[in-house]
Amino acid sequence: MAYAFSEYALLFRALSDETRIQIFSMLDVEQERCACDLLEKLNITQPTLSYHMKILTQVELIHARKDGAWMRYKRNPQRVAQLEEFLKEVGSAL
Amino acid sequence: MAYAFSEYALLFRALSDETRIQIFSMLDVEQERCACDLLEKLNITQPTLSYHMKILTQVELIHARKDGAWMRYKRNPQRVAQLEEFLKEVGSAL
DNA sequence: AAAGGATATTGACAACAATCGATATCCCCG
DNA sequence: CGGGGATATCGATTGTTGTCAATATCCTTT
Repeated sequence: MAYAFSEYALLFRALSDETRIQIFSMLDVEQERCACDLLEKLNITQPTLSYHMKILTQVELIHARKDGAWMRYKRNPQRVAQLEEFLKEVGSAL
Repeated sequence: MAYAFSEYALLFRALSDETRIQIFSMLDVEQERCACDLLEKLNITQPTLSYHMKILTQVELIHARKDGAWMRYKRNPQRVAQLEEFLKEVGSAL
């Protein structure tokens, strides 16, 4: 196992909220998407979106880039791969 | 996507606690392990273990079997595979 | 039937999470 | 430099989580 349990716990926790999973699945690896765009599709207020984006960004499941007044987001495939690997390791007789 | 976001949220939530990840990784797919054994290795009380096992069992990440006075647990590889698949789907340009 | 071991449930509590309205900050454009 | 749009932060509130001690339940063995 490359990382500590506590690190995986944080990653899984970031995905343990329905809204965040939805956000996460709306993002792409290549094509960036701005917060305003996400906000339109989701039934939450702007502060709540900002809160969720912070959580996803902090654990680096997504990448955030400031572009003038806008924030642009995309998925971080490395983190997803890390989770997959963890599940694979645990999934086979560890 | 085979299942709803809310279902994945519950699965990830079950793995969002360090103790539960530890428990999960202590279990095997084939070889069962009893609660008393887990309790010995973990720094928690018996009710707390029971609480965590319930959460893991409810989302079917593990399989629980009553064997006389003992509870025997093993991992459910199907659920792990389901999570892997989700991450794979999301990880590639969905 | 009673004793004792293994697990589950209950009740209480402190810590944390998700949400919102209000407000602050930051950035562009005129 | 001032107005307005985009995002962040703050403060408050409500609901959820993890933990334990105490107790209940269930099972085995005598």
